[in-house]
Amino acid sequence: MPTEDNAKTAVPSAERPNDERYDAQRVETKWSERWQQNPSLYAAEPNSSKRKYYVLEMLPYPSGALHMGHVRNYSIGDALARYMWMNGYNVLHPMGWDSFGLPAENAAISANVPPREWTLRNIANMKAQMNRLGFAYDWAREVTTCLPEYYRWNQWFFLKLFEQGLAYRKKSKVNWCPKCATVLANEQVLSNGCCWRHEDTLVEQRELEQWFLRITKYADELLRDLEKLDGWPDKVRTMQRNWIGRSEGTLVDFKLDYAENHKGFGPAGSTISVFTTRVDTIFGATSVQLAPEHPIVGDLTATNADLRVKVDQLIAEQRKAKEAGDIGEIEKHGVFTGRYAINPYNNEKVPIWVANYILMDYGTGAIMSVPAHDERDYEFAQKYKLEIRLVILPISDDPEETMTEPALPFVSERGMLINSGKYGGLSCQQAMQQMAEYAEQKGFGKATVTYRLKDWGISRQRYWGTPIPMLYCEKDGIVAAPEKDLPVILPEKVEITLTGGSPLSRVPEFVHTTCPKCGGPARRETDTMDTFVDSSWYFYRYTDARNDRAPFDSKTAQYWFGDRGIDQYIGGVEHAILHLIYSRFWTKFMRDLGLLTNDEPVERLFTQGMVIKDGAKMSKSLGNVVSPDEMVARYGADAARLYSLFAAPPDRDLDWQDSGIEGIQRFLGRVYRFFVRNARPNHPDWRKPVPAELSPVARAIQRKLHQTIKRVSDDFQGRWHFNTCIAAIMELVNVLYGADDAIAKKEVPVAFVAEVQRSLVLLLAPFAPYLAHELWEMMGEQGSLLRAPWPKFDAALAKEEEIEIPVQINGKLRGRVTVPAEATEEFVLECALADEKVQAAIAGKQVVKKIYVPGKMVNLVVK
RNA sequence: GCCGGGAUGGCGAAAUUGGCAGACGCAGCGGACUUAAAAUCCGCAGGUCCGAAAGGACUGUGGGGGUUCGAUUCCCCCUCCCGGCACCA
Repeated sequence: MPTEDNAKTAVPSAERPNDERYDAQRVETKWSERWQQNPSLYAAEPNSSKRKYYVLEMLPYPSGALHMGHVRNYSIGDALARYMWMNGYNVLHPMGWDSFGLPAENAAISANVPPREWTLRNIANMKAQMNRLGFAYDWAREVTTCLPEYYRWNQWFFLKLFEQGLAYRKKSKVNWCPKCATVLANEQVLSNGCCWRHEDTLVEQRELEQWFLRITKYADELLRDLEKLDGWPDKVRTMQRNWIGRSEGTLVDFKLDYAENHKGFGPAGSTISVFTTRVDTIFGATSVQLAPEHPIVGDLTATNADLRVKVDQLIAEQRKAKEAGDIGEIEKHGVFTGRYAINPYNNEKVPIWVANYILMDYGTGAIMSVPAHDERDYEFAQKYKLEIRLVILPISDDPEETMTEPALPFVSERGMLINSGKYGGLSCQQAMQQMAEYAEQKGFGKATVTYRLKDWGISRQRYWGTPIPMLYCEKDGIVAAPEKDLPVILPEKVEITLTGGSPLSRVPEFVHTTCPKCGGPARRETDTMDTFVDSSWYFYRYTDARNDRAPFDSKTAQYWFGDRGIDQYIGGVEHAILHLIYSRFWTKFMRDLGLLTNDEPVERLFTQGMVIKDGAKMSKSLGNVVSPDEMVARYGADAARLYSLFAAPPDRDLDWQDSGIEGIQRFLGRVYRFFVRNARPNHPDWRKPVPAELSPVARAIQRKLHQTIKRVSDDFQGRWHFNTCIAAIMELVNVLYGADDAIAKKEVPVAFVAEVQRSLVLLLAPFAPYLAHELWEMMGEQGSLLRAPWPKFDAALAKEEEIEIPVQINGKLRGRVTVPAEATEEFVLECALADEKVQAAIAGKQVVKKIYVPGKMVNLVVK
């Protein structure tokens, strides 16, 4: 029988600490080992009797070691997973490795380690780090994208895409990064024209044969379905909307004018196709402007060396502006070609110019220039003294402005057409519609939609990626590898260099094969896939990770994805376009294959802020990198995790301060010491029900406890401000410390102390699992903490009995009164007016208005 | 240029619906314990001014204006910082 006075006897003697100090290293390694020996702890299987919850953090690239951004990301996801477990959900919480990619090749070159070995070693290290940090992952579902068990399904999907005509080969101008020595997708080129991995290296344009995926087939749906994604940050939706860049307009063919002189102008009947969103202004078109790289400019300059020089100058200007990242501010230059085109609406001849502000990669690379109704055209026309012809008059709420000559350029669509032949008098909207219909009737144009989004170029001239399962046969041309031959294994013995094209092309036993159609000799495709293919569907693989007959079982995937996808996805905003648009595309494609029923992969997306130090992004060159290993060694995993949640709300950037994590370490020690002193599982009252009547001290603790339960629970349901959750738990602990004497003097019943401690451990469990488990055990609790029910909020117990009401006079705080929580307005006002300080402040004045905000405050207006 | 987000003590931040600005933590100061230190526990703390003190006055959420009994919160104008997009026709 333990004596009540010696709390330490409650601690099992084998585990008894030397003193009250919390030894995080000892406790954390103990639990970490236990958890690793019991991998089924976090296992999840489809279970129709429970509500499912799929929480996912973006899988890391195994670069070698975790950084603080990872720790923050996974701490958020792990807290949520644990909270959902405690709330009785069937939780899926997996982790994997986005393990193909260029750094492995660089390591092979600089350290002479094979990419596979380097990668697997990094994975082992990072997995150990994750286990030390105590993240609750179901490792039985681990996905490693560089292994054939995974990438064979990339190949399988590629074959399906090819069958459906969604994968195709095309020679085109592509982005080439000289440092990566490979082609990049448009999404991987930064807005300043540099490579996403080499932010100082300008991407070159090369003409190459490449494999493309027809993401544009889904452009409209990708845009439309953004509306459904109300669980995504607006920022990300806006970025995707911009990226897709849908624009409705009209294509209009301008015939080249041959009456003049058609020499060197291509075949007779040639036209210049122009894209415009404002066909209603076409009677005001006074020139046609071509991008300097427009193919017809090539024809033109073939016989005009002088013009060629000038056009080359324009190309150089464009390139330079792109390099400097200010293509928007380039000074407009152009050159008249000496030729004319014919406006099909009025058969007018308009001069053809080449201009540096026309981009070849948008629309058709040619525009009609309407100076009166477009700012850029206006600027250009003024500079080169081109005709400016007004064809729209404004319609405005202000009668003064309506139908009077506007300031130029007048770009609004609220207008009426003039000087526009039979369209005169129509509104802009009417005219756009009728003019597009007319063009279609006469066969010189049509209404159309253009996108900024281009098809996804996935060929990479690199080694460490998924081989593209295609063959080239002299007789049969492009042939798909047969499904039964998958996976096309990536050979291991390869000489890796960053020059000389695809490393695989130098492996004869890989390249030379036989054509499955004719049996003759064939060459394999030696490019590999963009690694964004791997991450486009990996989260489906988690649902059925060991399946060797299919990428995953549809029924299983449907259980976990439901109709709306992953319940909560958490990661950095840097993937807002790349990964998150590819994933959406892949989901729609898989749905159309019949593998899925959901249209979107992710129901709710959370983008956490960056971890910075001293106001700057952590980087080796700045020397401000904080290593998770060091933090864990110095303060423990719980402290590192708790601090990464406490220092800032998760959606904001977090400025790392070592002194801050020290404070968290102190807090954890404080909680621990409270339990060392007050956990007495062998006390006869420990498991008795809490008495209904409590002393005022105990009642105050109870009130605070229930207020804390509410604050923490509400945040998990809603806004995720874990920093304030943790602050609330700290307040509760401060209240407990304040009641220390009362507890020692037994003014607080032991049964109630037990309940408070149990609740406190449960509240702490999502954020600091190690300490929580240790305390749970100290309290003699048997069941798994992970499945222990989340504490229930009781509004009656949280309610204050007395409240303090501030009294303002003319909006300035002048006194306070304490009243019962249910006090009536009359009573509160009476108390307020009776208050000494208030009396003094209103002496000799007249109270003209009394305002009482129930439970909040009193304001007296005096004169 | 356009679209987002932001600016609050010495620092990270809080204030959830227009109602006590600065919770919680860091750093700081004071006290207790200690031979001493560390650790721990308790307390103080936006600024300026008055007061020996208790206490009091004024002021304060990037700047200026407005609405309101009352504004960090709503409206208008402006400055700066971060992110995205950008001659997109």
